[in-house]
Amino acid sequence: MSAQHNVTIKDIAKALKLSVSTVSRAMRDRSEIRPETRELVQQLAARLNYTPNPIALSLKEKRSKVIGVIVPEIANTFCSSTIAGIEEVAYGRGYHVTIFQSHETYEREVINTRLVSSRRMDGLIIAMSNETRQYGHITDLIEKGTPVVMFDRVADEINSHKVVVNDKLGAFLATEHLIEQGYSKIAHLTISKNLSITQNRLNGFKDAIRKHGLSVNEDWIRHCNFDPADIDEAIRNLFTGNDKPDAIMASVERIVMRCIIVLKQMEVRIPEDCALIGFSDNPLNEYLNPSLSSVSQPTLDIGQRSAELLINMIESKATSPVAETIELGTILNKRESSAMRHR
Amino acid sequence: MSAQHNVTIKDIAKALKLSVSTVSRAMRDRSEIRPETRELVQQLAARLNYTPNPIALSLKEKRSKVIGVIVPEIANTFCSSTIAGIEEVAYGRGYHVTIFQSHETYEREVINTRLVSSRRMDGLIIAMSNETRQYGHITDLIEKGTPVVMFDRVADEINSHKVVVNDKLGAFLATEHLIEQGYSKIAHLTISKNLSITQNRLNGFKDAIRKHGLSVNEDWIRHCNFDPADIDEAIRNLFTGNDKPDAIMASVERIVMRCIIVLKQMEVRIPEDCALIGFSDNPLNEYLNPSLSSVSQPTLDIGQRSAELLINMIESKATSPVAETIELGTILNKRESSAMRHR
DNA sequence: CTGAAAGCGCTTACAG
DNA sequence: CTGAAAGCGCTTACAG
Repeated sequence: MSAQHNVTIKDIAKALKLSVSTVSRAMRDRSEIRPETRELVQQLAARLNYTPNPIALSLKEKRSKVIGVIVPEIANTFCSSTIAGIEEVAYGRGYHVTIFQSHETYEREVINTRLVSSRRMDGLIIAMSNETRQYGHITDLIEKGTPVVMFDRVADEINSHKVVVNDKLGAFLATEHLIEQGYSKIAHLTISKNLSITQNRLNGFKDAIRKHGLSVNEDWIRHCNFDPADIDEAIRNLFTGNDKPDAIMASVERIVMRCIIVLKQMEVRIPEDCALIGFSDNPLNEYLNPSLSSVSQPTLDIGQRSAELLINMIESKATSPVAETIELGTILNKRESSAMRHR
Repeated sequence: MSAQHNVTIKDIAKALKLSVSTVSRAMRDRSEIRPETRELVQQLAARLNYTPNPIALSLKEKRSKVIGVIVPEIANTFCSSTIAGIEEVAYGRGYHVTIFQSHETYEREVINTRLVSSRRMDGLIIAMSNETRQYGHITDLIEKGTPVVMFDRVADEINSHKVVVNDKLGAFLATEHLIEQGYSKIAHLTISKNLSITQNRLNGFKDAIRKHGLSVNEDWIRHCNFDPADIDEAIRNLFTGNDKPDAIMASVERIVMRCIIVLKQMEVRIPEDCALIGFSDNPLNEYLNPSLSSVSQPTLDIGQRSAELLINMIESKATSPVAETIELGTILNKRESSAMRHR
């Protein structure tokens, strides 16, 4: 009841005229302890609302029961929903989650990764930032023995567990859908070249184009950074020349959203003048004007599987488990923004 | 470099043939230390990538530098954006943030609150769940000396710092806007009666109705819980009798979204058959079909101010500072869903 | 069955 | 200016 003081094992020991060792053992149901003593201790502990100090435990056992999560931006639907999945599993297994945002910068990502280490977190779940090209900060962590799981934006160079979706197939099907709807001049707006998802989605895109006997126009493949101005410029540039695309396939939610905004500003009608589809998990997609076709990802699953992999690693003594990659499926949602072309 | 072992002050002491006390003091720039010793220690520490173990520090100083945040649902735009604000301030001041979700249940909220305490977090920022009617878990925490700041869903009964928006005025202006647009049969869908925001928004709603000489129809004021089925039923019930509303003012994002969905299912056109406005911060509101009028809140600010209040409390020795309530403004966004009625 | 001791990594009042 | 000691709260190998 006295402010600022949590009851400790010592308080209980004193009250019961026992040693702290005995109290500790009684609390942990050690077999050596006499049943009466155990009862006595546990009852007083319950009465005093005793909870063991996790900080002391962490110090002793050299583990914090905290896992770090680094995502580009928490306010992004994909991220917040993935985090929800991570938290569900983590809390269920007695871990807490600390979330960091890289804000799509390499610098923040490195700082955050170091914090995971200096804060002695037990493991890291990360989706790389758009800017990241070197992975020293991650490999350092792994070499120090900290388990790492990557999801979504993973790095091929790193030998860790990974949770991804079938990006190539998802992009292929989305692109093929546009073609089947009558669009043939399809642009692809995407993010940094060196991210795994960029390459995979781009390959799926190209495969679909080629499969249907169309040719890939490299001018219509644009890599943007995460500055909205940069994305907007890329979109506008698509429409400056004589040869304009009649559809856009966007590789991430952020770009899809800018497309909606900029096409509206340019008075390019969706889908009449230009169809639109993209990877996007916003539950409101269905209610946009026009409703937005999208490739959606099993975000909750991605988070849950990532957390499971990570915690399994943390709790197994295996020094170097074989890296495992879990690939989950995507869903193609066909809506108005990619409606059949009529000319 | 050896796996699993972080370098400690002891390692440095041994390497330099100094005592740990000296190393500790050298690292903390204590004035007593000889400059040469300080240099020696700090250089070796830098070379070995020494970072002080925050867990040991926490144990010693009886503070964890972690603050807990309990929100109903992280995937909700309002929450994730508020959290972004909290994190920004917290990290800047050397704190980490652990996020908990109550999933709108009293039970989870209590569990989470106890975790904040048993995990020895330095403070709590909370928006109450829809179910919460008793506040014992919160007052217990406060009595134990843990600083608490409430935001959005605050409880009048609790004497703590609070960060809210001008809910009453926001609701008043939104309702008045509907009236000015020609709507006169306005329903109000809201959440649990015992939440502060519910009362304030309801009062603003009623004031506007009365100010314009209309009368409040209590049948059109419905309190929902957070089960989508319950919300859907409340919406449907509005349209069963002969006397149907011609506009809905919804008090929270979740309800606004269900309105969009259910009205569409019922083939009630927005705004022709029924206008819609609500408190909602989704950046996509503008691009919905029809675009959604809304009262938006300064979410980032709410988070920042909450974190500042909390950390100031944590770091001041003041045992019981005078509780302060910060009230921020809202913005009324007039869009198609509340377009002028023409009949 | 119970206790005293050592130790997790750190800080600081107390000696020297 | 530096070191030995105590202590934060806990656990466990070692005695008894």
